[in-house]
Amino acid sequence: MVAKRKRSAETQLGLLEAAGMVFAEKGYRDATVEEICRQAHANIAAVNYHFGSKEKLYAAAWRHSFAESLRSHPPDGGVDESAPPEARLRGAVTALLHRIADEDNREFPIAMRERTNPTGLLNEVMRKDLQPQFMRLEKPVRELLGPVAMEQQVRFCTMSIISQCLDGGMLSRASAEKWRGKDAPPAIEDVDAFAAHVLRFSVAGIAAFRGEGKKETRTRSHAPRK
Amino acid sequence: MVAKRKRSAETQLGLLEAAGMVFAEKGYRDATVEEICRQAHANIAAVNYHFGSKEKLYAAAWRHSFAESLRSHPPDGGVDESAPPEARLRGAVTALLHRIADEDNREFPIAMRERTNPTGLLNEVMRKDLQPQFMRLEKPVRELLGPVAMEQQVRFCTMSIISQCLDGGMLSRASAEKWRGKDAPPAIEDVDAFAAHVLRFSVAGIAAFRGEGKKETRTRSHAPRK
Amino acid sequence: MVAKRKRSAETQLGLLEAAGMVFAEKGYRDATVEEICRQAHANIAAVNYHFGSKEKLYAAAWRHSFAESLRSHPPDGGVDESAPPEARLRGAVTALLHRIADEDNREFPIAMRERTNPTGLLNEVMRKDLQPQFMRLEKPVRELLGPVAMEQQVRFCTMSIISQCLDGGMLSRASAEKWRGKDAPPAIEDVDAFAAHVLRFSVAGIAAFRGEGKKETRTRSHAPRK
Amino acid sequence: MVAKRKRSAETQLGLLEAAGMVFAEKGYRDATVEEICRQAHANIAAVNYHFGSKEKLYAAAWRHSFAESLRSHPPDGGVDESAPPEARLRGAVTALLHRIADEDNREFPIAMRERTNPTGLLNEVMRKDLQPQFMRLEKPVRELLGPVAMEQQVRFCTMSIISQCLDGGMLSRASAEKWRGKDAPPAIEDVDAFAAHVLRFSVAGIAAFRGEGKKETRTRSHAPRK
DNA sequence: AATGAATGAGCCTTCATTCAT
DNA sequence: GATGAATGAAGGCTCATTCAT
Repeated sequence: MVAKRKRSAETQLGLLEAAGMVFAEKGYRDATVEEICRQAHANIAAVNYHFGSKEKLYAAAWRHSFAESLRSHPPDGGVDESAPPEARLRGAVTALLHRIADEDNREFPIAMRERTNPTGLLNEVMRKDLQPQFMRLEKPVRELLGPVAMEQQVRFCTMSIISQCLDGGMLSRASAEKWRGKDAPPAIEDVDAFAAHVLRFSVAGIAAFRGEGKKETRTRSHAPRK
Repeated sequence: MVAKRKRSAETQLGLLEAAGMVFAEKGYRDATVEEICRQAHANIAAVNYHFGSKEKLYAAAWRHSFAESLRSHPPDGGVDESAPPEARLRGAVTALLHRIADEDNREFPIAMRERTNPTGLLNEVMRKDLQPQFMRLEKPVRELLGPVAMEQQVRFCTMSIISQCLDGGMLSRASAEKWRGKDAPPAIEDVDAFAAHVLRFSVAGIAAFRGEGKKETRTRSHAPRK
Repeated sequence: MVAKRKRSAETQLGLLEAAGMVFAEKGYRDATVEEICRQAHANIAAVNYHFGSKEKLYAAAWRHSFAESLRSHPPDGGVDESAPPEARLRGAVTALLHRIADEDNREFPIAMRERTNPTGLLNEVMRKDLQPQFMRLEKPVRELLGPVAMEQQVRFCTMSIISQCLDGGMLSRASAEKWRGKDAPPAIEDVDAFAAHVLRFSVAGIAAFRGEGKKETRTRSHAPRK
Repeated sequence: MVAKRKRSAETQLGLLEAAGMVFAEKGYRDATVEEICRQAHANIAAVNYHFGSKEKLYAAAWRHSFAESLRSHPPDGGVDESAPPEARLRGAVTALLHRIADEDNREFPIAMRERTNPTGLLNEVMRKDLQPQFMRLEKPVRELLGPVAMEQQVRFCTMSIISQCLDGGMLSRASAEKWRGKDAPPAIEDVDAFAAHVLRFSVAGIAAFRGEGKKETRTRSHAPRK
């Protein structure tokens, strides 16, 4: 009885991992239940038996991969919460980039596909799990911008950083050769070097907006006083 | 005779436009020949008659959309070639962002899908047509970095800019609501405001690297000194 | 006007020749109107315009090829009607085999296909044109068998000869390599040698039945003796 | 488990038999998967599920029919290996003709179609399975020709016999009425009578070549002695 | 008279899901 | 509980024929 339950759990895990790989490689539509089951050494009916449908397996597989990926790459990058904002930003960006560049990370390709090829099946779970991770970056950005920062500035600067990470991370993956060409030189060989670039570029970018924001108005209204 | 040729051209154009819309909305795999033909008020066999296959129509539709899109948004943004680098960068970034944000642009969604969900069918044509457009940014970036700039710096800075444009542009499109949520506030309401942000952010980012690069060169240029 | 009529006739002839080739090579089903028209440098609608349908073109093409083939290889093999039966048989067999082995003969492959893959479209015309050619052999065979020969003997012996010619002729054609293997040695290199074999084999075969037949006749002729 | 396997085997067998009938009657091209499945009381997808494709079913069906046919008509015709060559020839010819004339034999029509309408799909399997059956005739023919027989004589004589069997057998089948005409008298009513004819005709034909062959040279060199 | 565009019926195949053990 | 056979809807493509000029 217990053995059976264990075996069932093993099958489910195998399906999750296989699904992660196949969905990451082929996308939802081109992935076939048959291939997933084959890779998981499971029966063709196993997906529907254990997960109800291909759609549900898809969501479950993403959640599974995401959790695993976060575990492998703690999102603070090992930088303490109390460190100065730039250090925390460095930790977050480095962690994010390494997480993305990790070829074992099945979650990222799937999530990126959802942005351009949305199935809509992960909307809920991505908003709940993934969004907060991105929002982590907002805090140090806001601190770097200074207390007068407008919300839009914070948002835009954060977006600028995230965009660089997502896009750059994608280019660093082996799968990018599918459209960049098999013999194209890797766009990014050294993830750490690229992380350093993003950080320096972005810190300078943020600095360009520092001290200028909603309070400026107030400041200006004081200015005449001088 | 002439009338026939004209009618054929009209049918082909209709198919190209319909294909652009459907491929942009659904992606290659989920788009069906039947829907494209229906939208083009053409027979189900029209695609194979005029283009040979769904695959060939796909490539033709992208090329068509791309050309149309470039025509609507000249990639120099109206800035003269002789203007200072920052102005040319502004022109290019603004043009790119407006091109991307243009809801009539079917080319961008298709191209973005290719990056994450590569069919491989556009590789050749994208490398030939799209790549050069991105490379246009390299020149002003290099000038802003100064003569000692290392190639990697140029590449990384250009990538940073492009990433912001692509990702930001994507967020500004109505289709983004599919995964951001129907009631989510638009990430970017004003494309011009975002373009201004990207420009300021990036010019400052580039400036952070200025004058620092191939030190040998610099050293050598100083060497004659006394 | 006359020029037009001439051009029309040329197109029809071109279609007939092209159809002969394509039907001979691919069979009725696998031959496409499009390929025939292409080979004939004619419009895709030409078949239906000039012949009404693919089916009618098929029959017309066979008739055309058959007439041409008979013209190239007179069925008496140049042996005079008044020659002894064996000589006439030699003439007929040699002519038939050469006609069959002639790679320009499109009629034979088509006719052979009809025997195993009947479309039924040539039944009438084959019965009228082709059958009589085969029947030519019956006369010398009957003479060789002698006056007492039973009809079945005549038929069977004639069949034996025709079978050897048809089957052997088929093997001697280049197209036989399609199923015999590309590197298989040609089954029959020298048509004349094979013709000689068939003749000798068959004359001896016929001789085995000579003088033995309708016993009633023989009995009757003996009866008076008693 | 066992029940499932059995049911699968039954479905496959049904498909094989139905395919044999339909392919034999219509040929590969005109046979439709839909009709085969209908006749087998199977789903339209059954062919691809069990055999992978129409092509593979075709080959499997031929192999199946061939095996069944050989089982029904042992190719030695019940004549012992040690019997004199003429008896063995009689056994082989009779068996072959009965096998061919058997209206349940689906293999023969398919194989004959391949000779004139080659799909190429059976080349391999026919060369492996069918060829050897024909080659069985060579041995007694060679013995009848005597030790001095040239290879070409053996081949030609064997061909002559096979041609008579194949062609005659074809004429004896009901399907021949498709092109001979529905009201045409059967070309061959009595298979045994025809077999007797072929045998007598051919034995006499072979005898015409006996003792004349490669060794003839040697014989001739002795001749002057007389 | 002759053409080239267009049509629609039909075919093979794929695949997520269901059914019967 | 778990499996493997079976299903049916749907998709892309082919091709002889028709239509409009």
